[in-house]
Amino acid sequence: MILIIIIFVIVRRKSKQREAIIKVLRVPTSHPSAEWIYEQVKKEIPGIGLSTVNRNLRALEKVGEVLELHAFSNTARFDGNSNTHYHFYCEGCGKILDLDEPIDPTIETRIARKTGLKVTRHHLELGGLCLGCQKHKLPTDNQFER
Amino acid sequence: MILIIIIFVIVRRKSKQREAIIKVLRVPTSHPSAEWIYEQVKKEIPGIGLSTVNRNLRALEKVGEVLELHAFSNTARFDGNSNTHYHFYCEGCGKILDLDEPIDPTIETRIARKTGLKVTRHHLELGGLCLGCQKHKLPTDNQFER
DNA sequence: CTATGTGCAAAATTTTTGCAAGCTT
DNA sequence: AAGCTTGCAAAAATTTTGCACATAG
Repeated sequence: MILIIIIFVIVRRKSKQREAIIKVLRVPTSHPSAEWIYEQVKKEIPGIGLSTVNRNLRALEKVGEVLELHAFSNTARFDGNSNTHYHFYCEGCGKILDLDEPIDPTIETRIARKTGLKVTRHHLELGGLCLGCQKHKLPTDNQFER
Repeated sequence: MILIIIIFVIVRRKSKQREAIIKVLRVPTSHPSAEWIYEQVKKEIPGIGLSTVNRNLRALEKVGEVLELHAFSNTARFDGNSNTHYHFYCEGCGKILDLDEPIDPTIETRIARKTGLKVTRHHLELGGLCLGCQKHKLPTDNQFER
């Protein structure tokens, strides 16, 4: 409840479209794509556009009300080092840094034992601002180096 | 060296294109996009096509020689629960499950102190096969539920 | 009334696919 | 020779944007 109030303090106005989208997002254990949310909301508001869904998701994500999973950007990024290691993503400039944090080798088997899932990989991702972007306050330009 | 041999055991043939792509991927601390790799490789093989780069990245990723970062699929997925919690992605059917693994509240500050980075979020992602997909061996159809 | 939000259509991005030609073994 | 692999072009798939109209406060 408090959360919902906070949303509307930041995302200024309420619209039935936005409310319907949030309602879908509140379905527990749902991890939908924009398209899926769109399909659900259309049952309630047939005329809604997919771009409205996308716009609201971006807005809600920006105020931290929704997590966008597994997406540094909407471009795939690759790493030639396929050993498990952890990453830091700078939200300012898009740089990805390797962390030399020691990996926890027990986590995969521990969760596998607990849940029955077959776990074949794991990945820890931190997000924030790199040294350069903290200093300049404005994002540095570099996109893909380092 | 052994790794490279293994690649070619699985990705059958060698081509100068593939070798050039792998060479770019081997640049330490580089986390490039397909486009960036393409630009680099073009310096060596001007006629290469972007689709060749993409095809090779998929192939290398499939044999585990390259990590694709932060990408369950190439569609954005959202989570209405923005509290830090961890996820399991089933590579068979695309389901995403919440894990109730306790989060480590010290990790952000620990890494921030060690590196000077400003860390504002972290996310742990496990990958593997869900119960259904283990049983059927073939992926279940469901894409976005649960 | 005014600033936001919406729908629609077009544009932009990114990734995948079909196919003929070229290489690797 | 056989069959992977490539380049090119077209198609798909996804997300973003411009603009006129609608609506919340």
